[in-house]
Amino acid sequence: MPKLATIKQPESLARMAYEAIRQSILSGQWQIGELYNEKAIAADLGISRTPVREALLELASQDLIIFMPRRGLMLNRFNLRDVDEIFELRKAIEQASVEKIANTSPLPDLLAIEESLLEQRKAVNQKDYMAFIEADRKFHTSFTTLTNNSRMISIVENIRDMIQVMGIKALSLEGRAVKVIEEHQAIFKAVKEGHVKKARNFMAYHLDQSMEAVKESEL
Amino acid sequence: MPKLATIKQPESLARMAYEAIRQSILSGQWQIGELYNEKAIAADLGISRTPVREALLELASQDLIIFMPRRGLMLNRFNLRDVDEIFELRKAIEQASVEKIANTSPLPDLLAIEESLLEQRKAVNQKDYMAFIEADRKFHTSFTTLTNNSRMISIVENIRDMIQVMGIKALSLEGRAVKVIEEHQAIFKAVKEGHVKKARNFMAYHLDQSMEAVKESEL
DNA sequence: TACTAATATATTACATACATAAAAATATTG
DNA sequence: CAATATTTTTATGTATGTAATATATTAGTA
Repeated sequence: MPKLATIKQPESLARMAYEAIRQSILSGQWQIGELYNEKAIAADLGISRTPVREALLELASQDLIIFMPRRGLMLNRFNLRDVDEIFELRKAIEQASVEKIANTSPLPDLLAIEESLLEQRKAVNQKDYMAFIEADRKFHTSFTTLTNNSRMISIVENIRDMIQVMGIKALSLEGRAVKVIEEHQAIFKAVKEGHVKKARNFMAYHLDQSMEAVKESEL
Repeated sequence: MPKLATIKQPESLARMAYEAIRQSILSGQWQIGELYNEKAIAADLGISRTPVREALLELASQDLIIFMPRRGLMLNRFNLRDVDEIFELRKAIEQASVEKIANTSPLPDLLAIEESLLEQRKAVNQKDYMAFIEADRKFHTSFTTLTNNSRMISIVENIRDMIQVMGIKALSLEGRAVKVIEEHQAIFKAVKEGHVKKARNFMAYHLDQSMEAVKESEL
């Protein structure tokens, strides 16, 4: 019998193409509504179409792009229902995360979260909204990371990607950032003090508010 | 600007290959620990390696198989940690589902669930364990389906697939089936009567028990 | 001009070819 | 014979070729 599984080497061209394309999408280089094609991307990356296609298939399975048969590819255009679905899923997982963390995590583990709160405040003071988005992402992924559940981590990462594709603006609406920090603070406090029910409720409230912000900013 | 997205046509060879391979895995035709290869599968399906590879990449992204670089493919071998992760995720989503259903669904919508309960009893009486597994799957997916959340549905479907790959046996352990039905009954009753908290708790209990059954039967 | 039919173009979806790495088989050497 | 080096085999990972199809363009006609 063969021995233990090795993972598909991360230095494969397909993997590299995936990372490169994902980054170019997340950094806002892809225009919504615009058609793209495998050949141009492959030429751009200096590789053949095959690994590019594999990367695109993965991005499509993550709902970031969609294949238009015989036409090309485009960024996924999320509608109101998509937003509802995505935030409902997000709520289920992030509530479960804070519940678990509030129950089990020792204080030192919560340092990364407290750190991200500082970064959020600093970013708002300096009006550096890219930094704010990053710190916000760190706040949320810190909880998931503490669950030590790789599947939940991946899903939350993917959700963040989708929200970023929906439009970075929503997260950085002037007035919203300040409220976000207050909401985060409430969640963090409840978790730190082990108040499970409160932590769940604050997270629910926060995600509901965020969803509204997304819906208002676009769509 | 291009018009609305069409979805990658489901009659593509890659799609067909995906369905065919997934079915052959779920029906127990793949041996755990055995190496498979793209060429043989392609020959078997009478198509080229390309669409087969795309199908396999999707199955790998769903954690059903793993690529062993330059060696071939095998069924994923789940360990205890995987089981913990999968059931934790499953609990988060299925609890959220019953919560939503208990809050919002009108009685007629619950018919599919009640129906599956009947099928479960019938299957146990007839000692038809394949039928039982099917009815069990229907019970759980009915809740997710009622959420109308395509993302949560996909995740739960994928989780069922993974559990099936872990070994069909766990679900059909002689004594377990009877208890499963009791647990299902308790969940259903709570949902029907709109007892949100109870529904969540019964679902949690049921999934914990199921996880133990899986762990005991293998690994 | 407005509308339809024919043709051209672009791009995939799939097939095939090739290069390379890992394993297995074989040969070689002390 | 045991251990190591070499060759062969096998399967992937990547590149390239090809036919089909969705759309755009052009030509033709009332």
